[in-house]
Amino acid sequence: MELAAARQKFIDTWGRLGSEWGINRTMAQVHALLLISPEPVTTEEVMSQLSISRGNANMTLRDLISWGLVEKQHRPGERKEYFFADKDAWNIARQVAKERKKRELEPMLRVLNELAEVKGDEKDAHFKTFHNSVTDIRSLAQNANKTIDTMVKAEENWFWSTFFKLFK
Amino acid sequence: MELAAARQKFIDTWGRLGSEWGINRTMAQVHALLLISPEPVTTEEVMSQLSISRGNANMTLRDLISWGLVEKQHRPGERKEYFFADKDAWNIARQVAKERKKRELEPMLRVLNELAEVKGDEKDAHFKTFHNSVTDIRSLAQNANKTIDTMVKAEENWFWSTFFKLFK
DNA sequence: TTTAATTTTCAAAAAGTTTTGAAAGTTTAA
DNA sequence: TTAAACTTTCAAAACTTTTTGAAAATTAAA
Repeated sequence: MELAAARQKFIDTWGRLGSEWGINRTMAQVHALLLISPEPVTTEEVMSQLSISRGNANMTLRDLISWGLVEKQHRPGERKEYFFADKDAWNIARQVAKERKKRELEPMLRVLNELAEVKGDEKDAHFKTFHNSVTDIRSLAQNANKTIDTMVKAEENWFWSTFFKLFK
Repeated sequence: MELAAARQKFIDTWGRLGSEWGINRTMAQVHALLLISPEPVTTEEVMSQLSISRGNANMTLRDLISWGLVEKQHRPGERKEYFFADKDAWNIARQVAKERKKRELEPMLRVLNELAEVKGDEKDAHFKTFHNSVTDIRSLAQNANKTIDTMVKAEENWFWSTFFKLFK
């Protein structure tokens, strides 16, 4: 395979993966493009390389920035903004885990805590099943939360850095 | 909060969570309903409790079965089918991880392996960046794969069962 | 200042996904 | 067999999400 075809396949695959995981396809594709671009890239280049509109490119790049996956670069004497992505896979995974924890896991835990407080008739099978399922899922969610904390803080941590970098 | 309202909130929350994670909302809601139902439930009950059509209920239940999250129950002398879900959160998490590995991670690894093989000019910055990103992401994906294998096989394994059940 | 380059916004259009419901198919009891 | 009870299918409709593109806003250099 030629490099050009391979780059395209990488962009497509990353895009498909994103949409399977609740991330919009274009956002994942723009991220993929930045991951394989040696130099920071302008909005124009994103637009032309992925054949998307200016509005789309702009919004997507801002989203990626809000996810902490992409940064802007200023160049003196130039009005244009350049964008680049952190290319370290482990940093990317950590950043995504951190954001999803904040955006999804924590709000869900708040709901589960509230639902676990609901009182009812201990003899009612509906109540018992509800309460058991809610508290059981909550304990799993709490563990996931702690695990992600560990992972996020694992900058120099022996366990994770060894564990995840073992086979690099 | 009353049990009825709490049940509804649980169903809604689980449904929202599903759609944030690339699982269709109704499928997650049906799963939630089964999680808090003490007895197996019929298609009719799913339809009326969630106000969805027969077609939708049928397809969704079949999807849940194909994900290994729900099972059918036959009752002698009855034509109707009853459905129930495994209610253990850890089993659910394992099952979802296992399916997503098979459906998404493994196909992605095949693409990454192919792309990591692409040869090019070692002095070309585009080639170098491409190759580094692909191999780096591949090693992360391989680790995720191994981690999920461990997790799936961890039926009686001390590490995971301790780790995830510690705070139950 | 002014102006031209660039970014941002957002309503409308396009694309994608999910749901419906009626008809076709299947199964089982009698 | 037959027929009633139930399940499955799928094209069309409803709904949701994403994308476009032109206009408005902003910025920095001159």
